[in-house]
Amino acid sequence: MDTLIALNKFRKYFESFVPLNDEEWQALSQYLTVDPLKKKKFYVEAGKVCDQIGLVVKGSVRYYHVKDGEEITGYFSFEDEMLSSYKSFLTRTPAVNYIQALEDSVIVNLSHKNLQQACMNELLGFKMERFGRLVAEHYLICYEERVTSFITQSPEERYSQLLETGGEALYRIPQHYIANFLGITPVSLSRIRRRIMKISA
Amino acid sequence: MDTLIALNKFRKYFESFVPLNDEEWQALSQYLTVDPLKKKKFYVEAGKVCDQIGLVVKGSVRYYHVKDGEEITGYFSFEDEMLSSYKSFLTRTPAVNYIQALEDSVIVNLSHKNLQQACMNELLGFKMERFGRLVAEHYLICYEERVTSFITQSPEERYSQLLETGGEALYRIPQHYIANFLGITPVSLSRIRRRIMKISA
DNA sequence: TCAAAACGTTAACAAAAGATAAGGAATTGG
DNA sequence: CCAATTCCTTATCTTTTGTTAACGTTTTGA
Repeated sequence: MDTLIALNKFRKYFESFVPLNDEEWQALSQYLTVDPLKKKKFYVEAGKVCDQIGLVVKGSVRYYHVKDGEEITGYFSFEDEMLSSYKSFLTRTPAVNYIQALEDSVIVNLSHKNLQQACMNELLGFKMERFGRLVAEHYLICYEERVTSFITQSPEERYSQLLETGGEALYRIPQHYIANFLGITPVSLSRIRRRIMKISA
Repeated sequence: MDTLIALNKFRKYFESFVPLNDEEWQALSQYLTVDPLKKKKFYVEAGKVCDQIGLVVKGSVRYYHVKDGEEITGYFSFEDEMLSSYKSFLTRTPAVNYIQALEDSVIVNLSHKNLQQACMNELLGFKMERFGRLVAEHYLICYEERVTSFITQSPEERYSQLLETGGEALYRIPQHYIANFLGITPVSLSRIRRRIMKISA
């Protein structure tokens, strides 16, 4: 993907939170890099500090933990979504999870160092700060809703809701990743799917 | 509780994220109110917009949803923790949960309107913005870890970990609230407790 | 102070989910 | 292009969890 198109996608995403004039964008774009992430390559690996935050401008990634030698998928990021191991990035501690490309992807990256510099930049500081707040709030709300779903809904209800809210991307993801995402086993998800099929049939 | 003591607690909390000089604090404190919240009184009710964000300076509160006529406890806030229905507060939409005082409490409140004014205040704007970002990031990390625990751990593991990390406050909270918090039934938690007792005995 | 309500535990049974294995379809990667 | 792997489903069996109800204790509130 063309670097300029990628950067413009980042600008559009940024501006959905905080508007920028051309001068500000010019300054901000200096801090960004556009990097390809080939399928199966890692954006983050457990044990290493996640040193950047990025926007998926093409493709998709999968977040997963490894427990007892098993991969457990926790989340996904698709086009026009941010990606990072937030805790690792924010606290400068080793990540506890992996982030891996599900397909050939392109990421617009902002390294920790560059973010700090952008925040100290006269012209940008305030807007970077606000962007950071709004993005954090956005994902805070996402997580809040996810926790609520774990507490108030059965696995079957969670899956039904996912079918309603999740886009077509859902159909490109292996079922066992979705099962992990819902907090159940693949076998259990398969049973739920059969039950739902019978009802709607 | 004395108003000044309460306000100083808020200052201390704020400064654990962003330092303030006396002049800035003087400005900020104008936007705050100190309100008692008697046991069983509501800080937020489902269906109403949560119009403020607060810091618990004394006491504790419980977050809960009502589903099929049943109360399901999702979270708690204790002394020196923030409280709000974040989604409702941030998006100005009706809350989907209740927040109720577990004991006679005192809250230092910042209304949505006052927060906006503080953000537009020359002297404070930047620091408010940063405080907002850091608090959002802090709770983002909390939620991230909670979601991870739902996906990677069994209810028994979640409870064991809660025993390790949760403070003495744990022993003041009814078991069935904790069961909800863990995403299981009170009966199931009781069985887990017996199993753990046997092991450690 | 005292009756009512709330709590935690336990038991018995039902329902759901996990574990394991097998089989066929789809995908992958050389 | 084809062998190897991954994937989804299904079946069986085990374990865990949910449901309901009962009982004694503690707490609450009038």
